[in-house]
Amino acid sequence: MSYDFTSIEKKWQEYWDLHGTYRTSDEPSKKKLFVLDMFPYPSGAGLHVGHPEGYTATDIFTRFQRLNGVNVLHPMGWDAFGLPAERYAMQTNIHPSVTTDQNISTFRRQIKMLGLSYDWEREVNTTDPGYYRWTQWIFLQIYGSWYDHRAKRARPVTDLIAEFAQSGTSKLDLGLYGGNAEQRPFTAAEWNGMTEPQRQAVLREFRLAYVAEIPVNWCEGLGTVLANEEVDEWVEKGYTVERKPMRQWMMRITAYSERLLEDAATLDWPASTVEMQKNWIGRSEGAELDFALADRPERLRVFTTRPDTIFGATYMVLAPEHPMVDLLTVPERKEEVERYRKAASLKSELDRGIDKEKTGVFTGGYAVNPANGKRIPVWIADYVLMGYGFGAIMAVPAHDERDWDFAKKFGLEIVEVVRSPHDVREKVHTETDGPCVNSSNAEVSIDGMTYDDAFRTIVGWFESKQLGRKRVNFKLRDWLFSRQRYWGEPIPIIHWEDGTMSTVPESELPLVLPNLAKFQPSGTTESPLALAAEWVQVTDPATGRKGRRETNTMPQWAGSSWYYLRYIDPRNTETFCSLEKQRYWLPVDLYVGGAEHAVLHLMYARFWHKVLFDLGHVTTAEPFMKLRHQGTILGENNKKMSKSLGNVVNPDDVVKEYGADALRLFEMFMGPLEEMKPWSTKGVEGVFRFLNRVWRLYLTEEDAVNPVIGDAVPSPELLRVYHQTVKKVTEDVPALRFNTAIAQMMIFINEAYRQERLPRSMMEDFLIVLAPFAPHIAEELRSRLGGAGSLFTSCAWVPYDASLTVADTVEVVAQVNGKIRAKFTAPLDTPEAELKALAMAEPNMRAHVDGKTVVKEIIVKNKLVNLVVK
RNA sequence: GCCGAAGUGGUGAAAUUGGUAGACACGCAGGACUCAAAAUCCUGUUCCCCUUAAAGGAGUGUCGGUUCGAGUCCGACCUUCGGCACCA
Repeated sequence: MSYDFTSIEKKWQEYWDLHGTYRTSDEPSKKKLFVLDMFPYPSGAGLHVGHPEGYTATDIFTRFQRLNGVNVLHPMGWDAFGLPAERYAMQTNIHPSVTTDQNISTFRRQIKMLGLSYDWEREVNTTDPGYYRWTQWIFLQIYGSWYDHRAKRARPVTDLIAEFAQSGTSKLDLGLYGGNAEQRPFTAAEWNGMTEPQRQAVLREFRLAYVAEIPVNWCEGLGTVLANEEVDEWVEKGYTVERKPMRQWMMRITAYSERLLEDAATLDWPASTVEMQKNWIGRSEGAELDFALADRPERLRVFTTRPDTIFGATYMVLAPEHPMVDLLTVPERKEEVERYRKAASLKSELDRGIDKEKTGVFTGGYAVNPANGKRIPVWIADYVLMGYGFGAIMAVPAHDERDWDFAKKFGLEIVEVVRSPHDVREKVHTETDGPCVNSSNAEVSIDGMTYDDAFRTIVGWFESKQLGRKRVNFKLRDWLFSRQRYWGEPIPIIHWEDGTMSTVPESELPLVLPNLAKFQPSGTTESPLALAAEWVQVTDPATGRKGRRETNTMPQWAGSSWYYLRYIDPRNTETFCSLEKQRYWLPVDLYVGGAEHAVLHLMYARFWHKVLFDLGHVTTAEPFMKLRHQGTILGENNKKMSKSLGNVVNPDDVVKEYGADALRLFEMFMGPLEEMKPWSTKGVEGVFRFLNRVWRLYLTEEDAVNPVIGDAVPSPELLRVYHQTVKKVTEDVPALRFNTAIAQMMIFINEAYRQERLPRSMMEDFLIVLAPFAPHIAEELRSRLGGAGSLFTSCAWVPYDASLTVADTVEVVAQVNGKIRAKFTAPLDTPEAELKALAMAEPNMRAHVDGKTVVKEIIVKNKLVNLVVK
């Protein structure tokens, strides 16, 4: 019979399911590996061929490791909250959980159809209340924490409250808290005298999860805010997105900037991904400096990386949203300033970036350059961003490109303070290599110094006057955590009528989503949850006071920020993941997923993990030790697969036509895992032919074992190729080089076809080598040869003998002046002198050497003879 | 503009430490089997010159360098892809 992949694959998938072949248990005595795939969002479209790429890679790796006796945790689950299901519900009023469950069923069926060796008993689903109970619990842990910069870790807010009651803020560096408006200091007595709402307002500036009024991307049509990276997609679909200040939940990921950056260096991740995270965090060393205002007592704080150019600061610029704008604006400029602020507020930071032409208006106010005492004008301009530093800069037009452009446009003074090779009024000079000039006052001089000395000297001078200090700043912003959506985890917070808020008690978790009949946006800026009146309204049973539940929900990133932990202990109802199990399974040893998650998902998950680590809830500082991305699979026409281009390949069709083993094999044979590569139907046919060749090598048309296979001594060639094959696969699989491993297996099969006799034991062992790649056909052929049970539970990976991988003769190259003139065969390890003699015996070598002088001989054993002649 | 990765036959690719460039596939060409086709099997297949073979020449994005020898190391540049984009 021919290779009937459909029934074979069905048979073995049922067998594995029935026998729990891939069930994993905790076995602390055994070596463990945690092999993780990025879990999918179960969309209505089903699996596409991009999914099986990463999944197959980890599956081969997993099966290989298991055959080598390693206890492998390899689970799968669903990142199932998300906008598509909710949008569908808006149109149909079908509850998103219904569509979500349907989509999950499709995905599960498709994934099982590929013969992937997941332990399905550990399946997780972010929309399951039993799961999101713990997502909410983690939120409460984060809400209940603050970052202690002295200890460089998160601690419970209760510790902070105790500290305030005892010593107020005296032991804290308040410059590191409170964002742009620095937290005001207070004493223990003042704290103890505060009302509860006052205390909550103070604590808000410290908590790792907090509410803030910030400008967000509001999409009226969708009735929700959008993350920056989501905006383009919806604008393209015709929705309008506006900037709007709204009350939002934030996560203080910025507290972890330094640690996220430092620890990234310890990870075995693609260099480009680590680099992206570095850039995203954007660490820069500089100084914070206070400028006095000319006619007022207040001070204006700026961040600069070029304190060495302070003497050249000829004006200042505030972000339009800066809180001191009103104070600085003189009455006659009020109107113009207001108009500019209004216009700027409607533009997103994205829009501001697009138009590089500088704009801005003068406030009429002045500050004083602390270095030279000069009155300098204060402007507002949207090239200064409120979200970075202090939202204000000292402008040094001679040595900063942006300031130069601005000064040129508005006719502001440009003063050279770092020696430049040209007139700085003609061209900006941003290099730091020249000496400082025009940079001295009665107390300090940095003239003649270059950057490092000038930096140290001037910052020291500021420090001595208590007007500034060294400071590290980060580009990273806090994480906008709330969405005005129904289909997400409810945030377990209650807002009371007295203005305070409290958390939903742990014992009441999960706080389950109410059932809605309609899923339309609320019509206000609140989520559809606001329409569930009974759910929203709460009364404190103890005091009778009334409150409203938080109606915002969490973003899709929430559930995916910790799912890998739940796999370790998926059914635990006492805790999200027991420490004991973590100690065995953490960290994730291999994580494979798309590069599109290089920053966001991987940064958020690292952040949550670190908070949980600080609080003692997880056992490692980092979640994912080794990360690899699978490359994008393009359509046959070398373009990104998309419905509109009609080049989408459906795994169902491929499996139907060629089988799962062929699909798996082809996805791995296309090229290196991480590379982008185009789909090729011809390529699938190629590996399908290979599987057929394997089948026919083992079995005759009549379904009997091929009579060629029996008691036989292998030929030297076959023996060598066999050991080469086992060696290559054994080395390539852990390194995730599947394409070359498959090529080597093809070489073995080609060699086997040349043989008149094939040793049975060798042919049995080859099936074990093939099994991680094409598990169904391997199981079937093994059972046809008389093997009982499953290969994966009955067999161990096969050894190879390195000494048998080399032939006893080698082909040696004879070169003259580096050019190949002849090739000859010589016994392995022929001495160099003999190699030379053999080379010289080649007629064509004589032709190139005779009559010339040999000036140098290079002889590399088993490789080449190279004669340099003149 | 800045940061990162990559450029090898007609195509996907291989060559892990500087040592036979193009393994393994796809495609194509020729042949065997067949009444025929499909499937299968065999042979060939980097390019140029040549009737063929031998021999020769060129060749891993471009130009240059180091070396007996460079896809691999160094320098400059070009192209493609990914990311960031007024971050003071």
